[in-house]
Amino acid sequence: MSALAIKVDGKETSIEADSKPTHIFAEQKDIVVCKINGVLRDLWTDLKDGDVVEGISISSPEGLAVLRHSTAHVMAQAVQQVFAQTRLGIGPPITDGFYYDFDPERPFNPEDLEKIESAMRKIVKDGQRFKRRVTTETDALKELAHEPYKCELIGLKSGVGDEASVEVGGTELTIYDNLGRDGQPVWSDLCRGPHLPSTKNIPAFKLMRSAAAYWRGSEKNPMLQRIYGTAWPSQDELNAYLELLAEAEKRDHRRLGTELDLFSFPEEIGSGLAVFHPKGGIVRRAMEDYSRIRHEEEGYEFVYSPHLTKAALFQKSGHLDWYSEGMYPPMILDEEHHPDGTIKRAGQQYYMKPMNCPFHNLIFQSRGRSYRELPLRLFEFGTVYRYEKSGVLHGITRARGFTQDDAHIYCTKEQMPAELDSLLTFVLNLLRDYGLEDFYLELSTRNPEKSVGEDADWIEATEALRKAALAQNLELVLDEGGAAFYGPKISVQAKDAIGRTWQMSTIQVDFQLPQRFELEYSATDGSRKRPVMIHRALFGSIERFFGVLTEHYSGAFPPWLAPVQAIGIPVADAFTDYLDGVLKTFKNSGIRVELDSSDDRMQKKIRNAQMQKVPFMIIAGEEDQAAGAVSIRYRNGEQKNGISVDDAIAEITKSIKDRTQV
RNA sequence: GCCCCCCUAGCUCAGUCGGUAGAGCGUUUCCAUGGUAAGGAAAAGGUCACCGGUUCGAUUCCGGUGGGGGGCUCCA
Repeated sequence: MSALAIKVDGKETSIEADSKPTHIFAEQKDIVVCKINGVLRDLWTDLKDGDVVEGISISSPEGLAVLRHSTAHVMAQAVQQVFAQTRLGIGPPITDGFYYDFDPERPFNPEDLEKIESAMRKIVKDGQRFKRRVTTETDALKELAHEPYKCELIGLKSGVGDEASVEVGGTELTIYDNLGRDGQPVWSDLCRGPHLPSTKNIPAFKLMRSAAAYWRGSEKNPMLQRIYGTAWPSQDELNAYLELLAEAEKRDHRRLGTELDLFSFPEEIGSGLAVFHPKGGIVRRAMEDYSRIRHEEEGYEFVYSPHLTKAALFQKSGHLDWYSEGMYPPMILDEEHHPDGTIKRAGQQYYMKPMNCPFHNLIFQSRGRSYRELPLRLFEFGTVYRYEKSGVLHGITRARGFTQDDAHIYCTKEQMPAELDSLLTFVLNLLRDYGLEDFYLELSTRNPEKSVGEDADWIEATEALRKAALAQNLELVLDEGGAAFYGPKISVQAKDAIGRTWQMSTIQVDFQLPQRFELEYSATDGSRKRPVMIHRALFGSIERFFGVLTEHYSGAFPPWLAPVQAIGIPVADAFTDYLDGVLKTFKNSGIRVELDSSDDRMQKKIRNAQMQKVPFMIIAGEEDQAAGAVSIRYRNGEQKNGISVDDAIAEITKSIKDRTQV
């Protein structure tokens, strides 16, 4: 047999004709898949003269995806071992893991997952080789006749979406056989691949949970049972991932909301409707107050509007046509009846408001407007009510009643670019003031299928948004066709302290409402012109932002937001009066302070303050009293002794004023 | 809305293979006066989410309602 001349990781090499990548990379244990001429392939792939081969490490993004995809396969094999009558859906890799959808005889429960997991461990231990086999549509349909979902995918092959593409994407139809020790197939699955060389290349995995999912993502389709799992190149990395999840759970705003006495969702009120307790109220008010001040400085004017309106307003705005499903049903008022029960006077329908913009439009319209008034920036903390489907509610971040920090800006077309630019800067700087640092921007463009307005207007507005976004020197992600029907938008995505991204602010141009409301202003030449309208929510919802900040800070708010900024802890009862006097001066300086005069021991008081995540503990004992001083203990356990009362106040008020974290 | 799981004291959870319940923390009172993350003791506190059914008997089994969780779909 002749040798083949190929290039491996950039170096010209010569190999035996029947050598495969798995032999080439035999010494590199982390290479689990490769690229041949730029295409991701199995390590068992045949090579030919002139091929350019590149080893892919299990730790690279592509290697991880293959690891997880293969682990999904092992899971499917295990499921069919344990529950023979289970039909297979799809099983792609996802961020940090994988899932596989099944149609089982009955839904899985937690004990089933344990059984499946141990069956998986056996398969991994077995070291089954993943063997690729090219087939034809006819053969595949025959072979997989007992797998109706797979057959459906084969039928769809011509027009596959991205999720199904791991099953049947690519130019060839392939089946992967898992070969047992004797080289005979023990299990097969329709799949595009590529896969790890063998199941023993799966170093660490864990099944996470089972859930339901609609087949091919449509609620019109049957519901399948999905099992989520995760897989990593090492046990350590798996453990680190599980620790991150545990950390996220500790930070969960729903848990912290209870622990720190911030808010609750009394059953009596109803799903998705929160009450804020005094401590949560302080945080919220601090958030709102600062926002008000900054908006005032930026030229916003404050307005108020009612929570209820007659149907006509939302007919005019179009919300009843498009979003009535998301609105609380109407209440009928002022209906009068004849004695026989028939209607004498028809009632009026009133709706809870799901949005503030129609009201702001009415304010704009309340009198004639001149170009001299523009840009007119109307701001409101407007509480809205949306009848969210019960399954989507999530603590305070997805609720049925919430308060938007909502602003609508009316400006001329000429003013729009500058307005968008300064708006985006304002928004980002304000988010930074609240402690978020890491952002990227997303530009959502027109979906021609469902949108209104002139092409030229869309292009102009989209370009103005793009220009404003680029000026920020942040990563800009394009969301092609993702805009709402009435105009393009920019959304600000923020990363929190443990790296999760949250969609925060949105800035949205609206071509629809000014027209529907026939908004006009008098231009310089006396003609009537239609203003451009910009929707802008910074927090989106105060409640949601509250939840995000709670998780970002893990409940340890910076002093300016902390419900209790300083707590007094006397070393012994004898110093309570002294400390009480000191704290009065703290209070007079505007510091939110409490005195722990309970009969707990001081060690216990420190523990309590620590668990309540109070930024400053003000401790006083004999030495402090004698010196007219206090000791400050911080959340990180550090302490400064013998600080004069004035210095202590200065330090605390400075951290509040500067909005720094301590 | 759909699928699965859950609901026991203020909180976190045990428990009852059907005979009306328990811990820790918290709360109250008493003792202890203590220099850096839980001092000690006692007491109070529960229609076992709610409504039906089965049963001699239901917190436990079954059905429904409400609420919560994990996903899917959705998020103007």
